[in-house]
Amino acid sequence: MSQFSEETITLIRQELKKCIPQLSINCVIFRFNGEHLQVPIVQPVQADIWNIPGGYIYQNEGINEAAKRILFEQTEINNLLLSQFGTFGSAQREFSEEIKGYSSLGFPEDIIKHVSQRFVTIGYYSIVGQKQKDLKTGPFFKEVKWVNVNETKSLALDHSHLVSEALLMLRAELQSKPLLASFMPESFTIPELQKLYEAILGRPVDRGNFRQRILKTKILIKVGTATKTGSRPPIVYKLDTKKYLDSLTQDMKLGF
Amino acid sequence: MSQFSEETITLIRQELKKCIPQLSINCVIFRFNGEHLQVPIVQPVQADIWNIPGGYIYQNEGINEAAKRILFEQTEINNLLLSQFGTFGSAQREFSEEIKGYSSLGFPEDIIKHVSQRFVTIGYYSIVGQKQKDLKTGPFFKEVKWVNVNETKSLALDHSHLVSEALLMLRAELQSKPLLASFMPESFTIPELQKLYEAILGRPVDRGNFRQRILKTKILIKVGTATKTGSRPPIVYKLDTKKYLDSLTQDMKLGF
DNA sequence: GCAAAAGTGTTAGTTCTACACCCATGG
DNA sequence: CCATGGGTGTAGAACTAACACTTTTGC
Repeated sequence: MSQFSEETITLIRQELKKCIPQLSINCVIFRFNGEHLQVPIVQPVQADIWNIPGGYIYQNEGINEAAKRILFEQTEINNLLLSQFGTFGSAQREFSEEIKGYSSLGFPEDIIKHVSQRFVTIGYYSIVGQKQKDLKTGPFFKEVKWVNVNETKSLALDHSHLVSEALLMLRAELQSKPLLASFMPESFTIPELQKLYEAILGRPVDRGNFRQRILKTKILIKVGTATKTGSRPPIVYKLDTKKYLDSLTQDMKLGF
Repeated sequence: MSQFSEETITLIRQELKKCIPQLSINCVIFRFNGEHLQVPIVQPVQADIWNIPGGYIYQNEGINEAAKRILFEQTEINNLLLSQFGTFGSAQREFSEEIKGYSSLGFPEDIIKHVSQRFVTIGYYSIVGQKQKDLKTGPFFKEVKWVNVNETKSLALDHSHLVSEALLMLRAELQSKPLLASFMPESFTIPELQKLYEAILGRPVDRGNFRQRILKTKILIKVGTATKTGSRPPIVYKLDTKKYLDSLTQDMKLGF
């Protein structure tokens, strides 16, 4: 009662052979939907579990390139900048429970054995803009979707731990880089931006002070004013891309 | 004309088999000799090259434990705290030049092929006190020695790059933790400590301000006064271990 | 005109920076 | 008593945190 054809099995074998064994990559991608901080998770065809997108590294491929490829294959997110937040590999880090049903799906022993080995994984993280709405996953996955970061407790393996570690890194970055704006849509208001900061930091920040600090960086350009707000309409800004890129190279402390 | 007995060869084969393939660990350990920042490097028996201490991970061993074991095996440094500074694995990251002479030393093809594969390495770093003077290396190494960090240009592979990356991480740590004192001997003076900071940061710092900031942390206890100095004798301090450990958990900004 | 949310300003407290000044020692 | 390096104090600038005041909209 195999769900997978002989060709598929052969394809999987070939893929696995092209990769470095026992080493994987996982990508934690943050996005702010205006309300919550979210990450994409994927569901493999073989099991009813949810994972952070991740995969293996080809022999002829650098790890940074592998991270980009894997992310794109599984989510169609085409990302510019992925940074490492750590590498994880305790002795017991392996799929065991999660993988039980595989043989009933028609996977031969050798493949099951391969993927249930102990794995070390390299964690990458990044942030994407709000417009990144449509995720589309690749073969070998049933589904991909965004979930709020505080709803990632039940992911497989140590993946929820990966999310928290990535979030810590993101917070640390906020202190020295105005990464912020990469998250936001083309144009946005300062109160919107503030919500993003509060989502990442997990605490409220003072309105007046926030505004002053952001404007001091001079990376925002006024482009207009919002309408139909029910209260005073906020000023709409866009990013001064040039100044923004400059500000990324030199580190400033903007301690929030 | 083999330099290595059949037993040694067998031993090596067994060791390699017990390890995760194509994945290694390197440890960059900093030490301040009162003048310069230094790191230990080792010379393998097989080749006239110098490496950052490094090795492979056993199948039944977590990566953090592996890092500690490898460091101890190759330098006899018994370290408490090793932190990751990054994982490196470009597609071309492999010994090729460096390994040419191996077959003439009696290594069989399979071993040469194994170690000249493309490797991904996890970088760990730490700092040790000045009293850590005696290094002793393990089997498979000719020698181990301390060298100044700015004399690591000619290490094998990308190891000099690993040193610079580790140093960047160390600098970043200085900003939020008073790591400093782990470096120093049992007792020391503030001007001595300042030299350490300047060595790590690579630039001079203001004397008066440095002193004030260090003392504000309250992690130093006065234990006496130096003698025979040719000028005003500095005050000698030791570390308040309890307060020091406390200060490591909470982050403070002491921005230098 | 009132509530609501955005924009702006102010003030007190703290920290940073760059010094200046004094002090203890050996020669 | 002087050169040297260590210890201490301080004024101005910069930054921080908290909060108050003003403005603009929809109802």
